[in-house]
Amino acid sequence: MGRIPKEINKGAWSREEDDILSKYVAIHGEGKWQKVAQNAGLKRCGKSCRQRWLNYLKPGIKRGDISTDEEDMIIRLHRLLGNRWSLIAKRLPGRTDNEIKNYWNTNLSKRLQKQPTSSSFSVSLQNNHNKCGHIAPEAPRPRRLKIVHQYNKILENNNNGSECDQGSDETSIADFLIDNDHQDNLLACDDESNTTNSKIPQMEEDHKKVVSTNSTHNSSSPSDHFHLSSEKFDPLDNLLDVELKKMASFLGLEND
DNA sequence: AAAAGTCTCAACCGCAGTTAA
DNA sequence: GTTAACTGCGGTTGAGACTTT
Repeated sequence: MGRIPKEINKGAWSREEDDILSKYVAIHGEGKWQKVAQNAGLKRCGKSCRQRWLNYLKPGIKRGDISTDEEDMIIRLHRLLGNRWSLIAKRLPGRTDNEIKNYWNTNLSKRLQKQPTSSSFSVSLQNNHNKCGHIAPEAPRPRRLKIVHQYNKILENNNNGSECDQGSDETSIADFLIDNDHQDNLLACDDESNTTNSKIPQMEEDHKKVVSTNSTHNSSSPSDHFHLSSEKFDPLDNLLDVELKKMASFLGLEND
């Protein structure tokens, strides 16, 4: 009597499940996750299949050993974007939003808490720790695409079709901010060693260069390479102040 | 040695946006 | 225009590993 309960596996994925999913996606491609779950014979929901694939099985995923360069980039991008892990992940090839989020919550947020700086953003970041130890977003929550669209339109109107070629999706705002960041050399970790242009896809190669550079002609300690020095970030803070104040003003969050 | 406390991270959950019917 | 299904995202949880007492 009654309906037959649908059998759904939960918890850790087995190697067999991983194999089934990998083979299925290799043949049929990504997407249609509900059907993947059904057709592949996996007793998992579509969301679970998607997450497993994107976070662990997809070729090119790097696991663990987050380099100091990547760490540095995560901190910088977090200051730009807040808890927009998917956007941050897009700038770190091979890293997933989940991994970055975990790394932030378990390592960086604690470390930054211990590192008082004069940076207004760092201070606000520290103040935004909630009681659970998680970080409240700096920037408006990413999910409100509509409001970001509106923001873009208003910016366009205000700027009369300004020089910034902003796209229509939220990534454009991130790109816009980050591109400005690049232009101002704000992503360069050390002024003197800023010869690599710090383009993120080149990060692994850059990391080698930075390591060697730091060890040869940089007077600062390796840890200085990573630390959020207030002097280093003042230009970024100014830029962010302008952009985020615009957005905060638009969202009516000026007092936050 | 073992109990208690803490940390890590894979996975789940629920919400919101998008797409298709 | 409406609705349901699907997808993507960030927050949160909890099991297992690790550390401390």
